[in-house]
Amino acid sequence: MTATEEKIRAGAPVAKIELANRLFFRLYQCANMLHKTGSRAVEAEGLTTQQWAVLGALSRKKAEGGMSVGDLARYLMVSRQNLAGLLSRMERDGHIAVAPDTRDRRSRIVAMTDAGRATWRDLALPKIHAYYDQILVDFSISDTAHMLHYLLKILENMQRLDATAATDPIADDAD
Amino acid sequence: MTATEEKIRAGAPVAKIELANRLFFRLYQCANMLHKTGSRAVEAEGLTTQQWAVLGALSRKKAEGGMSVGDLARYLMVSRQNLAGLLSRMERDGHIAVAPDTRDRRSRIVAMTDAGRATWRDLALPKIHAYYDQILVDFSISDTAHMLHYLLKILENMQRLDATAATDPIADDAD
DNA sequence: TCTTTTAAGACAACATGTTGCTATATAGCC
DNA sequence: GGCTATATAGCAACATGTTGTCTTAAAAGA
Repeated sequence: MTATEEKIRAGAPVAKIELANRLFFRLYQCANMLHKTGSRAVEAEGLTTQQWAVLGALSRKKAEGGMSVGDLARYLMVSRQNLAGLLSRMERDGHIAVAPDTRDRRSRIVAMTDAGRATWRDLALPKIHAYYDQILVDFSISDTAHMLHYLLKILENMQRLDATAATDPIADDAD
Repeated sequence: MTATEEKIRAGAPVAKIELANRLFFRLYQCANMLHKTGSRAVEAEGLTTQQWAVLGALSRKKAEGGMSVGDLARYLMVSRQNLAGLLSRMERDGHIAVAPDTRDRRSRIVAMTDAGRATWRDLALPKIHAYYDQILVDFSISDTAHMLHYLLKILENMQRLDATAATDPIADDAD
């Protein structure tokens, strides 16, 4: 058995840790650059990467009647408290409207305004598609699909880890 | 020629835009979850995902003698101003030391303290390796290498876009 | 050498993210 | 119907990210 085979047979082969280390460092850099370059792509419309994500969520067919703040927070994977601040700025800028839910007085329904929809469709979307083209310039359809697949797997595993971490403290109380 | 072939021949095929849309949305979610689950992984050591990145950078062989604040900001792809705050908190917590550069009085040199190095090696690294294992549980070595390759390509394109955006305003002045 | 450019630090303003806490409204169980 | 658990909103504290502006120190060019 060669040294490499021995490493692969072991529980935590050095090569895999080294690869994982690079992967997460690049993912960290990518997160920083996404916020920076994404916000710059739509700054002329007074938007940011995060506000772009909100408008993208609300522009879906499924969200035509609006979304509750809680549902939107879960969809974007941010905290409700953070989303509240984001939404208040977007409401201030006239992109969205927040109205109390008539059926459930606890929650509020978020929807795009006509002005927000026009800004999104006519101004932001062309900029966003140009942004996609520039970042994915050397990606084939197959490359893009593969990258998407890997992101989904990582995301699933992060969500599972997040979910167990959220329930574990209760188990700790049982000690 | 089929409809699909026609789309692929066109400048911006619908399928690619749709894939790009999903990819960037998942990347956005991934960025949020990386900060959340990464910080949780090292919270017992008083660290965050960002501080983990700083210690990771300083623990490299190349950075044994410390790094200037500017070099560290470029390496992590964050702004100098942001890094300054991060470093002051890490200095307050005793993980790093910041000393003036004797050769260049403009800059300051950042290095790990002995305590920071011990925390990193003995406490943080085992947690981080366990984190890697949980997130990349169903990734083969090949999967990990492919994902890393895609991240690098996206990062290169983001950096190019960032660089041109930073120089374009000067061109605007020439108008 | 002196002037101009460049790089770094410091400070402010703002957007985005987290957790923790409290109050309130709905829903579910007895 | 009334307790209890759950979901939501609102507030505060803090960490992390951006840009812009000002000052100062080093480097580069006339």
